[in-house]
Amino acid sequence: MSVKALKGFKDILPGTVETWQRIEQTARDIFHRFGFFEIKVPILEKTKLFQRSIGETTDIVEKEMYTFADRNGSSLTMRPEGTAPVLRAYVEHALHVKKPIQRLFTIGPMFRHERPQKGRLRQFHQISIEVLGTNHPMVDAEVMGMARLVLEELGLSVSLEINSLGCPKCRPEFNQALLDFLEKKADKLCSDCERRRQTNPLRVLDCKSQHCQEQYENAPSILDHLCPDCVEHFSSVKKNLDLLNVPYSVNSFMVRGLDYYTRTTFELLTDNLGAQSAVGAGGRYDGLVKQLGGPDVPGIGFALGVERLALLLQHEGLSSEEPQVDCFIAALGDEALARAFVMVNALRMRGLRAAMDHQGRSLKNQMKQAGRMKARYALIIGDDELEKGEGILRNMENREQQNVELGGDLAVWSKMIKILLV
RNA sequence: GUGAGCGUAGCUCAGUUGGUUAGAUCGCCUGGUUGUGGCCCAGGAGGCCGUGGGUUCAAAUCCCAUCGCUCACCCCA
Repeated sequence: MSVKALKGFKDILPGTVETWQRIEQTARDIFHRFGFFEIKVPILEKTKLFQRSIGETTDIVEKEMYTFADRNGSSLTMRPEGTAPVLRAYVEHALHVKKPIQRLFTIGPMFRHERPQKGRLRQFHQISIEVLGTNHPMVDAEVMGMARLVLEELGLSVSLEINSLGCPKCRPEFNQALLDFLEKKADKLCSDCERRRQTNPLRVLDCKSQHCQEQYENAPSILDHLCPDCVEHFSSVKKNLDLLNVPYSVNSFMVRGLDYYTRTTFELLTDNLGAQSAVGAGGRYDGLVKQLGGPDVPGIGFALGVERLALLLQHEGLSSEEPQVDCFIAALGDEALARAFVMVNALRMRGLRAAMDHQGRSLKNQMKQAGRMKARYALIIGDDELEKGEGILRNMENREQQNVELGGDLAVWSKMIKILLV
């Protein structure tokens, strides 16, 4: 049996890579417009970084991380998300000193040991952004609008759901109110919710069971328990979304799987991905930088799932795949082949995409290859052409042919070809 | 971790009351055109029918085990 890729680890093959490139290019372009700069951070970090940021009792840290001992015994973890490493770099290099407000984005693989399914892999890729140094509600709205714009420019439509999770002042009070409420319902809940009631009470509100949802109709809402500051912040976020004409709906049941979130949280949802509805999600994390040993500055960020975006584009028939060749040189005979060899090279050095055959195929088959590669032009050279010093340049689209000088100086010649092909 | 479905050519899939040499489409290669692609026609290559065991005169087909993939739960991008 030959060796195969690991479960949940996928090869991105030619034909699909083009879609990925379009996704990344679109995101980069938009982020630049919004004043973001790219940062690249390591895939491996000390395990402690994620324990501190994501939260010791979250599912991610408890059972999904690729954690192992380094050769010297220290515990390392392959990053399960992007925010912690970026913040670590921000703190380590004191980026807040260089510029009080940092707008950063990064693109790369993440690793979580989950059971793979549609839109979920063990190695998956995120495009993520962070804004550090401001808690201005305009930034929240700006960032959500930017996420939406990426999807829009890709040709995708999604819905935006937002919520506020409060802050360390108001959340404990809500937590208690929720616990009290759930206690009364204790015997009416499904086994999942009963378990969640113990481990992560917020999660029960997200339960998919119809029966449970009925129980939660009168559950306390986080939005009714926000402190005045958080109320003000949230309503300002909504107002600013309106100013930008960004459509959204409030979902007070929305929760996040990472402990560090505060105040604004949001998800970009689709119903075309099977069980995975979120193509992007994020929120505010005002205490996290300080928690990681940095200055006490607020932050907000989001991540887009590249695989999920690619699936959506494929689903919408928007995937792009178009390898092209500008000029295919079909040669017959050894002398012509050698000539073609240097001509192809000359064209490539002048910025054209050129190709030729190396299998010793017949002219017919070489033309077939050219057609298959979607070559725009084919240049035919054989003994006759060499003798006359003229090749036949065929427009593959309209079949028109013209004779072209094969010339002596290849630089001049390829420049001439380049002009002909435009 | 739990549950369900599926493993036959590079891809998508036919093929069971068990019965000769396992098929099709697309793709790939060659030819029809001594030197011109797409359409058409002809030919060809490519399979331990996931793996191991069992039942049988006979297994892609029935049984058991195992591995793999997929989807869903949980959780998440």
